[in-house]
Amino acid sequence: MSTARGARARARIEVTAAIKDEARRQLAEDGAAKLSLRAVARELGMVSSALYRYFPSRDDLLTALIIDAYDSLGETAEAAHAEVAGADPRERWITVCTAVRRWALEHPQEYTLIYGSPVPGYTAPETTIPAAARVGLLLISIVRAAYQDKGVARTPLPAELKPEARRMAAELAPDLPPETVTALVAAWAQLYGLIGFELFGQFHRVVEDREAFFRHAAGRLAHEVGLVVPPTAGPAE
Amino acid sequence: MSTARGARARARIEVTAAIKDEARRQLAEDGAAKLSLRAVARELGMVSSALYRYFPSRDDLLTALIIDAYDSLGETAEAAHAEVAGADPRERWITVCTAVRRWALEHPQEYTLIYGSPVPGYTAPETTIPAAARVGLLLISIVRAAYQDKGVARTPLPAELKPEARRMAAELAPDLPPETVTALVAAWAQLYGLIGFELFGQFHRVVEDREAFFRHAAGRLAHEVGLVVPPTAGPAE
DNA sequence: CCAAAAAGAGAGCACTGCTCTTGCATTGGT
DNA sequence: ACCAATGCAAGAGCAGTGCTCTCTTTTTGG
Repeated sequence: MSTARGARARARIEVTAAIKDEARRQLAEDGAAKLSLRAVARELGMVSSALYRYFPSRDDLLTALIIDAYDSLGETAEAAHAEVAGADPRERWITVCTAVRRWALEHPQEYTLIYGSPVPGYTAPETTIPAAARVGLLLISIVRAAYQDKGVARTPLPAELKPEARRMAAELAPDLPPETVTALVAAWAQLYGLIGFELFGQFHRVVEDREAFFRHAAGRLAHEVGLVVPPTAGPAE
Repeated sequence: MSTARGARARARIEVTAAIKDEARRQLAEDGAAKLSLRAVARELGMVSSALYRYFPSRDDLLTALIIDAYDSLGETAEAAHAEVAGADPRERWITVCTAVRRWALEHPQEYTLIYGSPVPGYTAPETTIPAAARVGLLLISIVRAAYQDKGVARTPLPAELKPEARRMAAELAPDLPPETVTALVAAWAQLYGLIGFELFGQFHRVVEDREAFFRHAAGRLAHEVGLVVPPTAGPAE
């Protein structure tokens, strides 16, 4: 009873899923800008106006795809993290960063949809916020574990930034030092700078071995948030 | 004679400029996606087909705007740098980064055009490359000056990245150490991560005092490329 | 069993990029 | 000074878009 009130309700779920699937297919192929409601409807053998019974507008369809993309990325990152749960924090940080990068390279259009430039006139509804936060929360949890275990290195903040740093810490992770939270937010943005530049072709003829480059850069970000390299490995930094 | 072969040639230059101006206006207002050739033509009092005499396609118009945007950004960055020519490298680095950020905030749509997600199906022609490189070259020149003066701090590279680092150095700045060039490329991408996150609303309800946050982050990037804080200022890092 | 709600179909509006043809104005060579 | 060649603007037209409205059919729940 609670799962489906009848054939009609079930059909609605199926059609909604079919629309999203076809839309995702077209998105992956031609990008968000060329995603066409009419084309989706055509491919599904329905008339375009019928599609509006399921998604009131093109933007609503895009919003649904955005949430799914955030979830897919979050799930991928969390799965990658679970596989190295025993490793040291620095290794786990790099693993998650690498998983995000790989997901981005495998789903360029979906990545563009969520971390690329927003479609003008379109503002993501509040609904997307929890899904969007997943990777960020995962990165925070890694640093938190390191902090509670052996502590993290801290970079002193300039006086002018201290109030803001305290504010951010209170909002995002009250149990972590403001220096750490500040570095975390910066590293979070910088991570997406690295991925975006690679994905959007800015590294064309600049970086060739992008895998190695990224691993190193992610390691530097780990260093920046205070995750020290484990004492058993290599020379001190 | 060389400036204009006649009234017709002059008129062509003027109309071309008028089209670009109006297009830039519409771009700033509604974003690249909604830039419409027909709307531009309408606003200029000409019929849409006439506009195709000046720009063979919408993409060509966008390309022209992209080159102009790169030039505008490059000029802004260079002007800001010229004003602090006497300062220490770290200060000059931060100044240029801040100038790029300010330009981005003042020209969000133009920034999106050049550093946002690319329009699918559109590949920037080779023509844009020199204009695109200006800010990068400026950042390199700052680090080069510091290197030739008092030297820069170097972060050791993992063995797997050394060949690629040497390659990048040979390509971008043969006179600089591979460690420095690698850090420079990463910092370059990360800078645009910071700006993009702020511009595209990812810092919404996360970072409030964005000016102070950015200044600090840019300082950390300077540190990362090896620009040390001058000995006269503050406690050691 | 039957009114109400949901869903599909089709026509239509206003818009887009782009092409093609037609007529007019300017140009440069003879 | 003329005249063919070129440049340019205008208009019609094509195929596509998001979206709305109306009409008909199907399913639902009281």
